[in-house]
Amino acid sequence: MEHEQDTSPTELKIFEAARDVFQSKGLEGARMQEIADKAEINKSMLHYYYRTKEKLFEKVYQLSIIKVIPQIVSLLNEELPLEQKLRHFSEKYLEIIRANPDIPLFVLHEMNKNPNRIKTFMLNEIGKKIQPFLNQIREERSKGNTVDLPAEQILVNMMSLMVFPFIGRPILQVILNQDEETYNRFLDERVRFLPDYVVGMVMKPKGSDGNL
Amino acid sequence: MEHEQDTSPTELKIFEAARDVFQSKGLEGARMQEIADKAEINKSMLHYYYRTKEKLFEKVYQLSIIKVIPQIVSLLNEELPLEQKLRHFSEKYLEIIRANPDIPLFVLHEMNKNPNRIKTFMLNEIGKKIQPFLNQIREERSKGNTVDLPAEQILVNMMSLMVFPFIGRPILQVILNQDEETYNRFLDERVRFLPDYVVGMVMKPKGSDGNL
DNA sequence: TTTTGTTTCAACCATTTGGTTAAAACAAAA
DNA sequence: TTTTGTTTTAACCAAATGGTTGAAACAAAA
Repeated sequence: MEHEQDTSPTELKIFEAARDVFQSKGLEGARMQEIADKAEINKSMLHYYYRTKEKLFEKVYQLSIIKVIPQIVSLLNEELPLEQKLRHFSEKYLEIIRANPDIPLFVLHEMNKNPNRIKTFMLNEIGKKIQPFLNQIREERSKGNTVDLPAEQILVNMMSLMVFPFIGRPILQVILNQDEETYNRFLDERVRFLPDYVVGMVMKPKGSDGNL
Repeated sequence: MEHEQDTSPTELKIFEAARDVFQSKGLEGARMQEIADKAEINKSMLHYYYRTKEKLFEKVYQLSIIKVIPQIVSLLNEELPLEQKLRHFSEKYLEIIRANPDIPLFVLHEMNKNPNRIKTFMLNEIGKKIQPFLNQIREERSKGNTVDLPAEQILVNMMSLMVFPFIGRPILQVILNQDEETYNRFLDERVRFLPDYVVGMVMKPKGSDGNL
């Protein structure tokens, strides 16, 4: 019998349960018992496979980040003219977030509590990888092809429009007085129009001076 | 001697310490001992003034919400033409968030964990109060004065651009490779240009068909 | 000064929670 | 069938944490 069977079905069930619970309750809000119940196994199985809560959490946390950040960053390093890159970036970014809507708020809360945790396994890597993209924007801006804002502000504008509706869902649903299904349709609509909208927001149409 | 001396300085110190700790660690992440230490009082004082952790948290949570939401909603109910209202809204909104940068992430995390908590003390009130504003947008949109998007999407666009840079600070600082001070300047810059930017994003300049 | 009510604290308690252990059930090979 | 290693479990443990208590310090009034 193998010692490492890749991952046993039990281990996988535990991980998935842990992911769900940690992402909705956070590290301290999560109870090992709750994870065990959700995975339909005995509590001591958690420790058999993952030793400690901390280690189990760390795995969930790192995989959550890895599932989102590198994908997004890599979108910015393709060899494409700015306008096409922006559209492509927006479409893929929205796909990724839509498939993992709980990750951003989870990661932000945990980073906010403990900014050092992430530094242990990534850091400057990300910061450096987006420089070429920022430079591309700066270049186009200097030619008058984009809205007249610093590249960083443009990037944050785009990210804001795409992520916040997912992160802010709990409060936005209250403010807009929408039930789950209505808000899902709201997000669907958003995913549809945003890529074009983002491009239009960044690129200045030729022969126009834009309206900002 | 009075029984209710408004609030004693000790009680205030406790509340402020609790606010800081709860807002950065969340309900479950916060330790009563840590709150006591930060307030420079003995732990049993917490219970003397607030009975339980739950009650202390509830006060912090409710006051956090009350400090932000009603202010913002009321901005949308002033009697002003749309363009002026948008500018005024953006300016004030940014002021409020800048003065309370930790509240949004805190409230969102707690709402996400327990959406019922808020329902006990507000709910439809907010949803109803913004209807007039949404209608005002719809009216202007039908006259072709705004960008061609549903009113809800426009509102969410505005909120996204303003709040996310504060909520997303931990990750944005990593992505942009900025230290605290640089990011503060980044936010300053943002607060300066956003009101005009938001107005330009929503209102279609007369005699133009916009670029979306 | 005495009294009376408030504010503060050190020591203690009960519960929760992460974590351990030893044995039983199980499956695969010999 | 016996053996051997793995998977699962119930019962238990120690530490952390929210919460209590009774007495001391203090301040204001009598």
